[in-house]
Parts: sequence; C-alpha cells; structure tokens
Amino acid sequence: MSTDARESLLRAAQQLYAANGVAATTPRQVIERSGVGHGSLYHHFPSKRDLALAAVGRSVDEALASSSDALNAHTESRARIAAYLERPREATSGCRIGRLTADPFVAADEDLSASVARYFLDLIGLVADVFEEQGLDGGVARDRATAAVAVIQGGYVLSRATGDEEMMRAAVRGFLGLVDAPQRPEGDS
Amino acid sequence: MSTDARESLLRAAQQLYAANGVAATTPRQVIERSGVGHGSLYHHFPSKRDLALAAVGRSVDEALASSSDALNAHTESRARIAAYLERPREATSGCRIGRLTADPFVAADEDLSASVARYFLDLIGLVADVFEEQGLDGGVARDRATAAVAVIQGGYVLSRATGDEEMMRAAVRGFLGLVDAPQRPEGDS
DNA sequence: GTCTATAGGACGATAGAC
DNA sequence: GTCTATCGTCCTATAGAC
Repeated sequence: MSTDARESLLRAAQQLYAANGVAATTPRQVIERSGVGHGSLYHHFPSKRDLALAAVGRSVDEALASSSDALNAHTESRARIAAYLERPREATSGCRIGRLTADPFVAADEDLSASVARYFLDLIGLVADVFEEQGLDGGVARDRATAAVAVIQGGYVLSRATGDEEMMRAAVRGFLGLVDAPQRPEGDS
Repeated sequence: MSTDARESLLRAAQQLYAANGVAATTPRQVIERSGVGHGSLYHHFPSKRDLALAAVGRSVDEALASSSDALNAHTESRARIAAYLERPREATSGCRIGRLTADPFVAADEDLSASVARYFLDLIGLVADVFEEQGLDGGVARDRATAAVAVIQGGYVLSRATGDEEMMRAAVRGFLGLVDAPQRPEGDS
C-alpha cells in the first residue's frame, strides 16, 4: 500500500530526529530504519526538508496533545499543574521538540522554526489557562506558566547533560515547592 | 608565533560552536574564521575531537567563572540569586553550553559529555550554596537551585524557539515572583 | 609551523528501468 | 511506487614540500 511506506518513513524519521536531531539524520538512516527503499523515500518526500516538515509537524501535534491530556486529567488547578510537571518523561533523552532549537537544519528553515515556536507558544497558553483558574492576574499567570514550561525544558537539559533522571525530578520539586508555599494575597505589600 | 595560531583557532571554534554546535562546525569554517591555514589546524589539533575538547573545556571554564561573578556581585542572598537570574544574556542565541546536550558529536564522546555535565553540576552547586545561606535545608536548597538553573536553561530554549528575548525575562519573573512570596517557616504544617 | 594537493568516504539528490 | 546505479559536493584527515 502506498500509505504504508509513507507512514513507515515518517515514523522512522520521528524516532531518529528524537534521538539525533534533523541535521544529523541522513536519508540512509531513515531508509534502513523504515525498511523501505531509497527510491521510495524520494518518491514520497522529494527532499530532506519535505520529510522534516512532515515528521516535525506531526511530533509537535503529538506532543501538544499529550501535554493537553496531562493538564486535563484532573479538575483542581493545583493537581492539573502537578500532573503536567510530574508526567513520566525519559528526561535523559532530552525533549524531542526542545532539542530542535539547537538544530542547524531547523534554524536554517523558517517553516521548521515556526513549527517549534508554535509548540512552545501553544503549550505556554495551555498552562497559563490553568494558573488563571487559580485567580491569578493574566500577566502573572503567563509569567508563571512560562517559568513552568522553562523548568521542564531546563530539566531535560540537566538530565541529559548528567545522564541522571533525578535532575528533572529535583527541578520539578524545587518549582512545585515554591508554588505550594502560601501565596501573598493580591495587593498585599 | 605558535601560540597565536592555536589561540585564533580556539577562539574561532568557540564562536562557531556557540552559533552552530560542534557536529555542524567544519574544519573549513574554523580555518576561514581564524585566518590560519589548513595545515596549521591539523598541526595544533590532530583531529576534530582534539579541537572540540580544548574549545569546549575553555567555554565551560569561562561560563562557570562568569556565573560565579554574578553570584558574588552582592552580599545579600536574595540579591545574589536575582543577579544570577537577571544577568544580561543573548537569550535568543541559546546557551552555548546547554545546546551541546543536543549535539550528536558531543553525545558520542565521553570526555566532551563529561565537560558539559561538570558545568551543570558545578553551577547548581554554586547556586545551592546561596540558597543554603537563606537558612534552607540542604536538600531543599539543592532542589531550588536545580529549578533556578533549569529556568535559565529553559528560558534559553523558549527564547531561541520564539526568537523573543522576552520569553527568558518572563520565565525569570515567574520564578522570582515565587521565590519572593513569603515562605512557610520550617516545620510548619 | 605552515603550505598545497589529495585521499577515501558519506552526503543529498537524480536518472531511468521495471 | 519501487528498484539500482550514479552524480557532484563536501566532509575529515593525511602526505610531503618548504
């Protein structure tokens, strides 16, 4: 079937991009992992860029959907934030989207860069909505959501750098400990 | 002079690694930027790995020294933390050390990976010392320091992804806003 | 120590048969 | 749609003259 080869190629590319990034992933690797032939790759995706656009776009959609699921798994806002922050992650592998910010192939392509930017802007929006539920002012909620997403992205960097899953957990504990501390009421000096 | 060529090569490599990473930086680029000849590069650094070890090691030392400077620019612990978090950064360029966690060339080399790991472990140690000054328990201080370093690394990712320096500032505001909230005394329920 | 010339291989991509 | 064969380029590294 024609969609099978295309599907295999996309899946293989997504896995290889997650492990090594786009720039360092070669057509040969995609071919070997997917099991299709050289000719098929260039039939379905005329250039490396076409494959990257499709595979990265799909990874972004999947990552947004699964973050959204974690945020909506509870009703109380504190539990929703904690569910997002404490979601199981293979932290020492790094974030498959976040790592693309350091990828030369992505940086050189406007459309690929736009996919990555959209991921983070949408994600921060989802988290900010939950902080607003807590009655926080919109600007404060957005700053706090940006910090929360940054803690996760930084946790990936630290866990990958040290090869230690515990770094992600420590960063999340450090952040959640602050969120759980009694908050100053609005307008207090 | 012999040290001049070596010095030029190292500086060029550091700049190129900061912009594009190690894997994507070719000998040709290093030669052109440094102004030395092809033969000189391979005289001073027999392989790409040798150049990378020297250049990355130096970038790590420089980054640790400048973080240490920021943390020691004040006496009061809150001001020291804020000085580290709010230090001027070219956030949209990404962290020159943090980006190496996504670099295939670094990942494939134990010694390069160890340099990057050392950077983050030492940096977290420096920040944790300041939180301990505030009277925090050692474990809590370390978690909070890990979160602080993660916020900066994540801020780099977010700023680079969106091309917006404001993302780093928002993440820092979000985190500092929590640190500045009145803290629950030790042992309180 | 620095130069030019070049090796051997992998890269992204294309051609044309089936 | 998939195959094999091949192109031109750039890569990292070496050779050997100066």
